[in-house]
Amino acid sequence: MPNASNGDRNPTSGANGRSQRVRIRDVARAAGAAQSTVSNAINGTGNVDPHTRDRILEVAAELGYVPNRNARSLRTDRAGMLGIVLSTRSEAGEVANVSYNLRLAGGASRAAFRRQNALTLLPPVRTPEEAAHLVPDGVILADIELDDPARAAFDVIGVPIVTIESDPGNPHESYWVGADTPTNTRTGLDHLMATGAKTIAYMGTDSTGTWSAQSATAYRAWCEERGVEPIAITVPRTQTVGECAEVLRELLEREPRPDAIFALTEKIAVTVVQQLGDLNLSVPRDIRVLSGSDGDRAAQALPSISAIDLHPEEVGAAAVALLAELIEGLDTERPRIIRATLNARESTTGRVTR
Amino acid sequence: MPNASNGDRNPTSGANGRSQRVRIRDVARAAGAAQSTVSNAINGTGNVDPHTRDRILEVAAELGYVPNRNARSLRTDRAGMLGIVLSTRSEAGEVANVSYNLRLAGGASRAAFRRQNALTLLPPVRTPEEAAHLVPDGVILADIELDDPARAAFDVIGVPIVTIESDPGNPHESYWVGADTPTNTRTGLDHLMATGAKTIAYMGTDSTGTWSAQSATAYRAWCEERGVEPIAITVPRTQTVGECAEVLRELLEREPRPDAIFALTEKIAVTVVQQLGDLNLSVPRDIRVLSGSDGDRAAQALPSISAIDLHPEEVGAAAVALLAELIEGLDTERPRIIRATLNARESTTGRVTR
DNA sequence: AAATATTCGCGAATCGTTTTTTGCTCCGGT
DNA sequence: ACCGGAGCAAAAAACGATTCGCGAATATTT
Repeated sequence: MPNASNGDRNPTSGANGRSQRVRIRDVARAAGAAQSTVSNAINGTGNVDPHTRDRILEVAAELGYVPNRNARSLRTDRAGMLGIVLSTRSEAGEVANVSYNLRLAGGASRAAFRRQNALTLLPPVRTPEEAAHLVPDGVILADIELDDPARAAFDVIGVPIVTIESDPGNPHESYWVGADTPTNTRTGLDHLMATGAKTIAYMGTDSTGTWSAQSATAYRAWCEERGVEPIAITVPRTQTVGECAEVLRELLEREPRPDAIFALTEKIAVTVVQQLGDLNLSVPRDIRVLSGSDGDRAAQALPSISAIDLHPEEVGAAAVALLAELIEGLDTERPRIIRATLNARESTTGRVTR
Repeated sequence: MPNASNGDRNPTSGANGRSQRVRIRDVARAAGAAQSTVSNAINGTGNVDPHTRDRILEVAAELGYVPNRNARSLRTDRAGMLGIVLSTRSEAGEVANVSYNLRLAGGASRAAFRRQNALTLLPPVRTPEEAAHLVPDGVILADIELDDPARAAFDVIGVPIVTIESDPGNPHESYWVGADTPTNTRTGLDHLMATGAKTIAYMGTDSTGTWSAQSATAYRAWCEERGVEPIAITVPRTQTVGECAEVLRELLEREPRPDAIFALTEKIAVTVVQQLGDLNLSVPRDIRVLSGSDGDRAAQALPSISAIDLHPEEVGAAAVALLAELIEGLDTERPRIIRATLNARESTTGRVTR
């Protein structure tokens, strides 16, 4: 009984268990029209007189008619369902870049919902067989890496794909949404320089994804333009605090000692800031730190960490939009680039902004 | 062309665009049986001779038959789709407790997938009208609070509901999965005491959810049993580092000064540890800190923070299982309690465990 | 005014399953 | 010998929408 409100108007509770919502034929009967006309009126298809269309819509609204998705799906061969794979690689299921991914998924979910689509969270799919049972109309692959098994799996069963950032294994594929990483990296580096940095080091990950690769490349290019030697180091994905500390110590022994660090991920940035505090180095006075991705952790660190906000919600929404257009067969603008913004915080400016 | 592999065997590419996978009638023809028999063989329903069943299954496998979900859904009135709402409250879309929620969703996703179901990520749903368009077979409501609009919305349209933690508005409803919060809280408090704490303060949130409420209650009960005065303070959900610092400073001026803090969330715990470092108090020597929920942030903090691991993946998986049984109409054991474990780290033991 | 388009709406077919109904065969009991 | 039931398989009827083809009514052109 706590599952309350089983009143008369409850749309489910058929004796046979089938949901007893209003069907199109009920609307047709009530409006004195044919099913096909009701269908056309609702979907805006075919030729229906504006007057009758309005009448039908009114009746439909009054009756609370909601089309049965399953019937519609069968007829139109569309599931009304998009998939998103947040992480292909992690076996244990932990998803890296937690904050980014959750915001990405949230943005995509809302965008899909607005389009009357469901966004389903797919576990790491590796084979076509796995993918064949749950066939979405299209799929978004986040965090795609070189030779991604998920891409292959969905390609084989013919499911349209949009990736977050370009697929490093298919550089000519244009159906992706992402950031202008080279520009963003430069923006970050410029910001560090503008706050007084002379020697900027780069700490990235060993990911084979495009974001990571392009960031590192942009960093080197930026250094080359200025005739300075790049100082780029890589932190293994499975970094522990200890490893990171070691890498950092090495970095600080260089001559001249870097006075700024561009940390690709929030996780690296937070660890770096912690370690620097431990080594009695002042942030930002001695060393400035900037994170290549923003989120809770960067914002909440002490000192708070300046970061590039990649606007993952917008990326997710754009991915859904592009995917929908790909499914429709529309030939729209692509790739879609979401402009990032720089959130300057204490780790570079030395005071709380805002 | 990068969307490769449009060979002959590509299952989609019908001239009319309809997916041209093998249908049940193809299997029937190839096996020399009726559609109904194939259906029965595959679903293990009805009476079919074991011999013919095997033959049919063999043929089906050979042809690579995969049932059309849309047709099946129409016939059975099951969408094969479960929904999960991660956060009802946040308007802007930011989900609190990021790490917990993402792990929860991941666990649920895998469990659903194993059952050939899709787990769809639903945006905060507030009205029945919003909920009516995408009707899942059942829905998981995480982070449910008092008078949750999502519960009401899904109740009205008759969608079965399982909540994460019990619904504070429906205390007699038993379809929920969660932790044994009273026990977990005590475990944490006992651990703090075992590591030498005498005066333990509690910092929780202003959430109206069950987890928060039960934690606070358990804390007070624990104090009462020991005849000590509880020191419980609440951090507003929208806490900034500044506010938290202020609250903490007050806390530390009490007489006697607390020598341990039970912080309900990772976020609070991390902030507390940072602030304590800033105030030149040693963790854990002067003050021990324990987080009521575990995740990346607690593990990676400096010093690393001991925390109660609520095993959100298991919670998600159990929620899917319970929801599936609720949908089936099975009367199984409930609620489902997932046992938590304590991860002792530097913030209480003063050394790296493991 | 006749011929020809065009608009509008209806009925029926269809999507690919599952489920119900029907039918056949075989067997044991009276 | 006949009946009843069990076992198996085929045929047919759903499920609820969309879409196709066609005719009737109306508008437009010759």
